[in-house]
Amino acid sequence: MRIGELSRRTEVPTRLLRYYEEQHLLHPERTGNGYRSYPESAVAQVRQIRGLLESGLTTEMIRAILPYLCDPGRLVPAPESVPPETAALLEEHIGRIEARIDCLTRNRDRLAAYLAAVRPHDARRRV
Amino acid sequence: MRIGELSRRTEVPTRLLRYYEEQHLLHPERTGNGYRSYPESAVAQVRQIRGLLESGLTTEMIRAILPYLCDPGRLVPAPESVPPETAALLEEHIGRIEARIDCLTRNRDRLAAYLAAVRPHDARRRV
DNA sequence: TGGAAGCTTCACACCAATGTGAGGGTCAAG
DNA sequence: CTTGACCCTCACATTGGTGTGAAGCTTCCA
Repeated sequence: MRIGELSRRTEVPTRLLRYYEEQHLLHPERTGNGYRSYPESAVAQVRQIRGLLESGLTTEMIRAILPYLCDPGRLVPAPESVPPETAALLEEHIGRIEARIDCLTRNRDRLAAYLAAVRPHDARRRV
Repeated sequence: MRIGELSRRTEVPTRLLRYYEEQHLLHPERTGNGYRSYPESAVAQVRQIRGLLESGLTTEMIRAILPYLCDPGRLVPAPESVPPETAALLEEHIGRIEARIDCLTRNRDRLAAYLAAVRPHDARRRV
């Protein structure tokens, strides 16, 4: 599929699809006329990338781990081929993500508690 | 305390402490000579800010919710003085935080699952 | 055959969060 | 009185992820 369709299906602007390619996160082929040609799997791939970016990984880190997460479920490179440093990196990042989750959860709870204190009537009044 | 000490205790460069002030996240007083003067509580405050920033909130959002997180336990703005629009806004922010928690959780699960698949031997082998 | 839609590259611009450094004031200790 | 550590403001630079637009080619369809 070409870049426009991929963009529509993933809701990611073409600009970013090209940027991800520049960052070596995507590797579309080229047709005779120079157009990018993406396989079907690119849709999932792009969603994966977006999710990771939104959870705070940099393109650099994503580049490091992406080859090992290609399609969810299937382990594309044999597990034993994953260099231990990459696994360590991954573990570290999981730790960071968990710290963030904790931080956000803590603060969400506080805000929720505050909100509940401010309007304890909502349950009954339901305006 | 002055900015240098706060910086040392929080490990946040002075540049950023000034930046946070510019963003209205911190409100140090000034001594006669123009130096910033922070209360003891600023240490916790700065840590709070860092945590939220690292979790992906913008200074703008932090500015919005920070007043309601000041010291946990005490309700800083009196509940009865909170106009309903503010409460609604707060609720929106809570929603955004939750969306972010979900995003992070999803990705953590994916990464963790992958990591587990890659090295299921760690428990036994413990190299 | 011509025009619209889609593709290409290139390049400048933006934003938030930071780094860095110049130029200068304050203050305590030697 | 000077030195060194600390503070001030101002301002330009950088980084990563994006937005946007120009200039030009390709493909498709009327």
